[in-house]
Amino acid sequence: MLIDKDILLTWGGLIKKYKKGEVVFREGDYARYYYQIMEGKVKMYNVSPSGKEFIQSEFMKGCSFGEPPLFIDELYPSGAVTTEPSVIIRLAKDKLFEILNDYPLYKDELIKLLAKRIYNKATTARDIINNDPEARILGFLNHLKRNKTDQESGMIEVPYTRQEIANYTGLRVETVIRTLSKMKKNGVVNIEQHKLFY
Amino acid sequence: MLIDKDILLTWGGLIKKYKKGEVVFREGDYARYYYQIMEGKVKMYNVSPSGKEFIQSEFMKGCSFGEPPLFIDELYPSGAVTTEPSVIIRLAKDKLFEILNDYPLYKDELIKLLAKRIYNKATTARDIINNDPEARILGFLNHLKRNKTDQESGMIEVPYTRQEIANYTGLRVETVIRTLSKMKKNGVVNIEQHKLFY
DNA sequence: CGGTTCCTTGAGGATGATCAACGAGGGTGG
DNA sequence: CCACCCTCGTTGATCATCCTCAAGGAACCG
Repeated sequence: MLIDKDILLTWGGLIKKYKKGEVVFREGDYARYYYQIMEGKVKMYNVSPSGKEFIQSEFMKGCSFGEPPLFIDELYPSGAVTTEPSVIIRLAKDKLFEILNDYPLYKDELIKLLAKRIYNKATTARDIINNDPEARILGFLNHLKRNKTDQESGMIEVPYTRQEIANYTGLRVETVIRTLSKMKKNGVVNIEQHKLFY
Repeated sequence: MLIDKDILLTWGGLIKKYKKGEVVFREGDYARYYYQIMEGKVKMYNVSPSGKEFIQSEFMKGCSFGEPPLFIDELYPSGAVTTEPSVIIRLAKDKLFEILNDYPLYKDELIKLLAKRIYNKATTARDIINNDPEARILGFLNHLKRNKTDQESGMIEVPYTRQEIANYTGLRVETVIRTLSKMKKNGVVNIEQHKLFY
């Protein structure tokens, strides 16, 4: 959780419910608001001219998203939609700046948050440039495990569809499927009844 | 320029000269220092197992670089080398935090800087996922033009070798060359005596 | 059950990577 | 001033592989 809910509400934050798959903002929109997820899940993504989707990142309960353009007066480089029924609190940009100035500790939080985002984007870019599909998928899977709160020793079930993995890695579904079964053969992942374990 | 030189020196900043091509830090190093360029140019990059280089970003005179891992206690996801003879001032991580607390205005600067980095990484990721080489190269060229201080109306000469463009876009030199000559045929770039204009 | 979403497989084609060779330019030292 | 070298640019032929298109099967849910 980045900013306290009550503070957001005091400064005029607005709570809104979203169905699954609703648009929060679109690529190219001007950035007016700060968004923080109270419940649900949001993905930021791009669609290429040829219709291929690329998922930039995904945000869960308690996370804020779409802040960078607020600070540099830019248009959103990606769109955002809910991937689950969600409750999101939204606050005007200027009010956010007031909160940051009144509670400077939040600035430290924000710096850490942005630093982590850059770090993640750098590593995923590194993994993707590698044209090798297996390396891309491994990059995605390792990223998942790193962000698991419960550091289970063994394998975890990967809660993503093949299509989603494709959209994260910039590959096609069929390539993901074929690469995964090769990886299973080599013992790096496990697949049981279509469920993927890593 | 992010932090004033005299402040950095007062807090124990150390000035060091680098030849062209010297390593500042390596991928996987633990992040101990804040770096700011007084003179010269630095690139951050990764090398894939197959030996292909990918340039994550490039930093000029007056810029700091490699900060994110400082704030989240992570190893460097990329290495940094000078691409010109350079003078770089370096400051221990803890001292940087002290400066940020003593001069909170720098925190605002830092937030903007990190926001801009995320924005750039998001747009380049978007451009690269598009497997189309022309789209990738256009993404790179547009990025260049956006960051030009002098907004010349006409074409600018692109100050990068074909190999560098390849390393920025994740393509191979030959592909860059062939794609560029196709783009010249279509009038989107110009090439004169091997010099590239956009 | 019936529908929807997801997974899987095969065949074929497109295209970027690879490998090899050569050309062009610029700088340096004799 | 020339010869050499080194970096950069260029081209062609071939290959590997991911994408594309098409079809069908499996799981899940109301």
